[in-house]
Order: sequence, then C-alpha cells, then structure tokens
Amino acid sequence: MRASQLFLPTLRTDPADADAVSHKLLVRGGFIRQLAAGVWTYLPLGWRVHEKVVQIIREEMNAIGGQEFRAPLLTPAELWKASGRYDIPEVFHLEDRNGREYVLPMTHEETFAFHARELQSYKQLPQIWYHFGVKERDEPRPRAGLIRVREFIMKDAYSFDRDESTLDVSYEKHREAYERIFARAGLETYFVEAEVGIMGGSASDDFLAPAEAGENELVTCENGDYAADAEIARGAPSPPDFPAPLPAPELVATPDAKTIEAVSAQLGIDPRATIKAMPMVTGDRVVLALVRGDDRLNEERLTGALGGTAVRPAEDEEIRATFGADGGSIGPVDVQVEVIADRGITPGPYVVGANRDGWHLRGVEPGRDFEPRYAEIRQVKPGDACPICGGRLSIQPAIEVGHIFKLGTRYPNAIGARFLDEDGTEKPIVMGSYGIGPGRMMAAAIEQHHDDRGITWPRTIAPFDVHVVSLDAGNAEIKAAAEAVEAELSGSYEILLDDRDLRPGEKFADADLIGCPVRITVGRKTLEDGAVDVRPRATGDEVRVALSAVGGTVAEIL
RNA sequence: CGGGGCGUGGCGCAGCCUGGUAGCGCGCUCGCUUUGGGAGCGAGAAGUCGCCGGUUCGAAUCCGGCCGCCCCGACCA
Repeated sequence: MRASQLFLPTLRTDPADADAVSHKLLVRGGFIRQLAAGVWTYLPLGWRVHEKVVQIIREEMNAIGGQEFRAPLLTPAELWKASGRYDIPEVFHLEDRNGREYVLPMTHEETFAFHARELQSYKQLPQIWYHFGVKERDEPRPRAGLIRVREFIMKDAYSFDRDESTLDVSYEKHREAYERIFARAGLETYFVEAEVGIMGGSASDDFLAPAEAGENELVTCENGDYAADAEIARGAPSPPDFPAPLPAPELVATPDAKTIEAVSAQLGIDPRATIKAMPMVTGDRVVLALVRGDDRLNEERLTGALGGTAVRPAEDEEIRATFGADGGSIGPVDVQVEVIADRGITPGPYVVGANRDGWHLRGVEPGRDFEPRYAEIRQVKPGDACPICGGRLSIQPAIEVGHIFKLGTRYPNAIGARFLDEDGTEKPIVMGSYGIGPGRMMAAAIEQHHDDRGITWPRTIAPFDVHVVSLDAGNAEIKAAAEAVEAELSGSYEILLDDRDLRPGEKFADADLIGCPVRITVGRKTLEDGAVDVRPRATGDEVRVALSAVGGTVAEIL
C-alpha cells in the first residue's frame, strides 16, 4: 500500500474531546472518526486492524467447531416481547411504514434461538453458531472512544446443548478459544467470575484486559492465584486495633463529628474499630446496613442480600424519623429496623453512632449489644487479603473484552426451541452465549501497547507489518530503492510504503503514531552504505542493514 | 437522569466579562528555496461564531429556550 494513495488523516494534536489514551491515538492516527456520541466510522487503517482481530477470532471459533452465520440487524419485535427483553431501556425500537414493530438488537439470542427451532433431535446437538454482527445499544453514556459505544460489531456465539453437562463442555471450549484469541492478539487478560446480571442464567465469566481507561475493576492477588471483578470479588479486610473491651456500651460526646474520620480522630480510635451505619430504603421499609468504618458499602451486594429488591440511601427526613438523629450519629443499638452487618465486622468493641446527635457509643460488641444478620456487603479494597492464599489484593481498572454466559433454557423456552431426547421426551435446548468486541480489543491493545509517540501494535493485529519510509524527496534512485525493498518484502509481509512528499520528521512522526512493528528507512545516507535502517517500533533500536540482508533482519524481528 | 465543562475556517485555540472592523498557531493552495525527527520566504483560499427567539441603531459578545459533544455519577448482556 502506498501512503500517498491511502486516506490517512493523522492529527498533530490530541483531539480536544479525547481523554483515554486509546481514544486519542485512534483518532490522531487516522484509524477512526466520530459521527455522533458513541457512533464511529472505521477509516481504512482502523478497519484493517479490526479485520485482523476478526480473522483471529474467526479462526479460533472455527477451531472449536463454530459455524459462521450472518444474521440481520432488523428484528421483529415479537421475538423480543416473547423473551421479555423488549422493554430493556437500551433497546432501540422502530416501526416500518405499516406500523410493524422491530428492534435493533443488542445481542442475538432471540434470533439464534429462533433458528435453533429447526434443531429437532438430540442427534443434532451440540451446535456452536456464531456471527460478526452489528449491535445497537441506546447507552445512556457512551465514553472513551471505542470503549463504550452505541453501535459496534460483536462476535457473538451461541451454543445449543442437550443438558447442563454438555453445556459445560461447550462453555469450556469457548473459554479456551477466548484465551487463545486474546493471547494471539497480544492482550493481557484475566478470566474472572462475573455477575450473572438481570438476564439470568447459571454462570457468567468475563475476560478483563487491564487498562487505564477501563470501566471494570479487576481484583488480583500479588501471588497470582486469584482474579475477580470487584463487583463480586471476595477479600478479607485487615484486622483492627481494638481498644480494651468494656462491660457495656458507654456514651461519649462527639460534637460536630459527622464522619468516621472525625469520630476516630476525636476519640483516638482506629477507624477500623468503628462501624459505619448506612440507613437504606428497600421497598417501603428502612434497613440499617453496617460496614466497618474504613469500608464502603456495595449497594449491589446489599441488594443481593435483600433478595434482589432495589435499595437507595434514606433521605434526611426518613433518617430523622426512624432514628431520631442525623446521618452522622446513627448506630445499630436499640433500633427497630433490620440490621444487616458485613461479615468483615468481626467480634470486638466498636465505636458506633448513639442515635443521638453529637454522641457515639464505645465498647459496642456485635452479638451482645445488637443482633445483626450477616452478609457480604462491603466493597473489596486494595490491601485486603486474598481468599485463596491470604496475599495482598490490588485493584486496577480493566476493559471487559469478552463475556461468556451459561444461559440455560430461558430463550429456548420463550422462543420454542425444543428437541426430542434419546428417551423420547421433548426438552428445551440448553443454551450458552459468548461475546467478544473486536473494537474493544483494539482499544485495549492500544491501552496496553503504546508510548509517548504513539501505538506499538502487537504484530498480529498491526495495520501493516512493515512501514517503509522513503526519504527520496524526488530522488529517483532512493525512490527506486524503497520500491525495491517493498517489492522484496511484499511476498511475505504487508507493507506500507510512505512515498508521500513530506519532510522526514513528519514521516517518522506518523510512523511512530501508526505503530507498525517494523520501520525501514531508505535514504541517501543508507544508500551510500548500500543499506537501509531497520527499526523495531517497540524498542526503537535501529540497525543499519545491507540491502541484501533486509529480508533476514525483518524475519528475525517479526 | 443529576452535577460540571465546552460549542468561533479542516485541527487546536483567543476574542465574550466591558456590544460596533472575526483573529492566532497548525493544516490547505500556488511560487521559489529546503529535505534523516513535524522547514524558510512570498502570495492566496477558506468561518451561517451550534440553532431559534428576544433586547438594541447595532449581538460571536447581553437575555431566554433548544440542540450537540466531553468528563464525573447513576446505569451497563
């Protein structure tokens, strides 16, 4: 490919509205352009990368017996009404001229379950079907370039099995295929248990790629034996320095101390030996959620502990009416509401609010002075102990690049996908669903592979293998030499030849920005030596190589 | 949806407070010089100042409404 003929609108400065590294570099490098919030066009360079990612996914899906489909975007609303997903706020709805209703799917469970109705016998199972399809989601807040978008291409796969045990086999095949896909694309990822979410199913796991701009929080153990999404991660808090126990709670004045920090400072007490009491409203009742003073409440977990009903923090008036005090002085002793305590609140004497403005109680012992229901409702935090080995946990942002689900029979039941089993009974097909976002993989790859000059693509997904920079400035001899290098290498590699009439500095800057793994410079100086300069993008270690040895040198690097 | 910020040639920005000729850098076009890390000189092209309405002799600037985009939160198959 000749750069002079390529639409490659690189930018000298970061776009004003970009924040994430991958967002800036994708736009600056001429890979993508924005059309609307969360809606992006892939330019030729970006599409090359996307298609390389797609091809890796395709090869690994085919390797586990996947069969590629191509399913439509436009989908009859009836299918989504049947599955119960029609009213999800993220779903785009539309009508045709006759008033028939359609949705623009966010994933294709309904569509594939519909076609799975033609699977009639256990003899036809299992099946793995997949496609690369456009997904539409009315995201409330798109952000960070390709990381959270409203329209994107996803590889979604669906497995159809006789029962849960063969579903486990299909699931494991996908897990292994996904590990290979991410490894081939040069991505560091972690396989972690994830929330099943509102769409049901028996299990779900994420693949998280550590990245500054990520939206998920990845919890990992320093000893490498534990990784989890912070939403469901387990971690043990460090033990508090308890003061001496008291025979009974003792009232202490804490004027103007409304926060744990203020209270513990005023009383000279380890914040870990205090209890934070959070009045929460669920349905039409108030509950009191307790976490240790240094911990934070995880509302999703509290919701889970309450059997799935939504919770919200109580309003000031509700707090006053229920406890007779302000939020800063609330405690669990002698209250009339249900008390749910985090399991991190181990036995010992704590400082708690006295339900009286400006006063706390010290020496309060759970079990003696109040009787809570225990549940895991705290948020994991850095420094917690690993549930496997006790090592220190750390937390880092990460991008969810893949998500796999054991769905069970929900969609087959709703859509009517049944088969006749060996024993002659009709059963619903057991389904799994498996998604990967190539665009997110691109963003994650950049987040993980860049420097201050630009992208350092993994070779497998780079737009080109070799970037030949011709410093000919109209000199026919240099131009011919650069073209000869291109011709020689093009049999084995994909080459971008920068034949543009630009200054050397601009060409080098663009090469660094675009990030092809090898740069070859052909100029007057190199030709005087009968050579070219070969520079791996990642290391920047440039070597002068005789023209006759270029192929060998490139082969060593790639 | 709540909070914050922004909208001015292709890109990045100033001008707005204190109303009156729309400006800077980069990019773009042409010419000459230059050519190993984003060149120099000269000559040019290019902007409904997001949209609608109001105030005013006069609005990029003041007022009202709306739209769009970014960030934080909520939300998130």
